[in-house]
Amino acid sequence: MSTQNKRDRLVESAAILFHHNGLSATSLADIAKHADIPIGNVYYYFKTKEELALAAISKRKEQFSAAYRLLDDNLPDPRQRLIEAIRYFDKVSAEYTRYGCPIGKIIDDADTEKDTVAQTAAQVLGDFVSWAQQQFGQLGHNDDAQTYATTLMAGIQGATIMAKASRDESVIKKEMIRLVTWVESLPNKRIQLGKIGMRNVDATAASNAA
Amino acid sequence: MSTQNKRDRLVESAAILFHHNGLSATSLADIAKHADIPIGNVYYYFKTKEELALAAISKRKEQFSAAYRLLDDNLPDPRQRLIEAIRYFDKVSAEYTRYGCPIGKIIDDADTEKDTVAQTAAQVLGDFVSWAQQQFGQLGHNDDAQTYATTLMAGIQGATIMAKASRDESVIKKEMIRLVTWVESLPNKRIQLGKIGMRNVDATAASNAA
DNA sequence: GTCTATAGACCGATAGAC
DNA sequence: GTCTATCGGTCTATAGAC
Repeated sequence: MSTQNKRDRLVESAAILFHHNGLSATSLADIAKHADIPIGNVYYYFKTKEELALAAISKRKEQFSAAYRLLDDNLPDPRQRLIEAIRYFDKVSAEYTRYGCPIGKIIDDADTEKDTVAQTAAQVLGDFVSWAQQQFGQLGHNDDAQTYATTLMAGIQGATIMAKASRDESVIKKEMIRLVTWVESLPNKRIQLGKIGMRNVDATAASNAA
Repeated sequence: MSTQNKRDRLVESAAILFHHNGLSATSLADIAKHADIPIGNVYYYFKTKEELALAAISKRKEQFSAAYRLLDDNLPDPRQRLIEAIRYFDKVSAEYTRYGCPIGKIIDDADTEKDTVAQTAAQVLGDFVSWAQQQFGQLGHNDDAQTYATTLMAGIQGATIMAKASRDESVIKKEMIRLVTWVESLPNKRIQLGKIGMRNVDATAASNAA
């Protein structure tokens, strides 16, 4: 088994256990056992627990970014992209009801003003907001794009907590339907390309995303 | 200093530290130090850490219940009661942005299927939902009352996480304005007492709350 | 009732043999 | 690179003097 494999296994086990049991409640011994690697060996790959946690959360960050790229590349309609993103959380509703959102959990658990792990987790939510903002912008809602994007992610996070509290995944399913309905109800205020013969109306929406 | 005073101080210190630093990250030594009580003495009042945590979260539960009673007794309009409840979270936006919601944090942190502390925290959210459901019911939205109440609490929880992630309390303030606007926009579908000469239309809404 | 001292388990992290 | 053994520290919880 290669060195890279063991490192990857450690990161994956850490990500799972942090999600299921929380950051501070998960020990390095737990992670090593889950990855089937002797505890002392962990420190060959990561100098501290924080470093391993950072690698775990960074991996999640990249996975989400890859998902946004996939949506952007395969769906031409920004509205449809948003709806598919919402449907993702519907798909993982059982897992989120049981364990909470892996990102929201870390943000809730740690100090976002000092802890670099929590700050990286916060970036994951920030990435979603930036991406969603871009989609709302492309629907012509330039002024409200950031507010809408934040409301959307807040709706997902809030639904997860309510579902976990009541141990009822239908809470997430109902809230995701509500959010999809909301996104569907938004008018497309964007100037249509064909109708006025412009090629770069997207530029406004794109510059609005940073 | 009386025995009851020391017990109360321990519970209050525990509630504060659990909110600020999290349940599993707060040690009994931290709590004892904050309450200015020797560590060994803690076990005279509480047999285990869980027992102290349960007392702390139960106290919060009662404080919130008292607040609902205060709203019910002083505001005749259920819509106004809901708006005042939302405004509470606007008032504590700075604290929630920094430390998260004291209830949501515990639910996120612990296993709601096994941990009795997390289950009590879940009851606090359940109490809010029941109370809000009653208000929506009294506005005549009997069929949607529970869904509306859950969406409202989810909006508050989600806004808190987004605010903590971005370290920007204006996120909570904006989302609370959105929720107030939403509550204000709901029509009053309730049959008016004076107009049809009935005295007990409330009964339907009240039975809907359980 | 109050407090000191400490047991016993577990934590993150390190040293060093192989 | 890999793993065992273990250190020093902190945790919950207890024993027992006052």
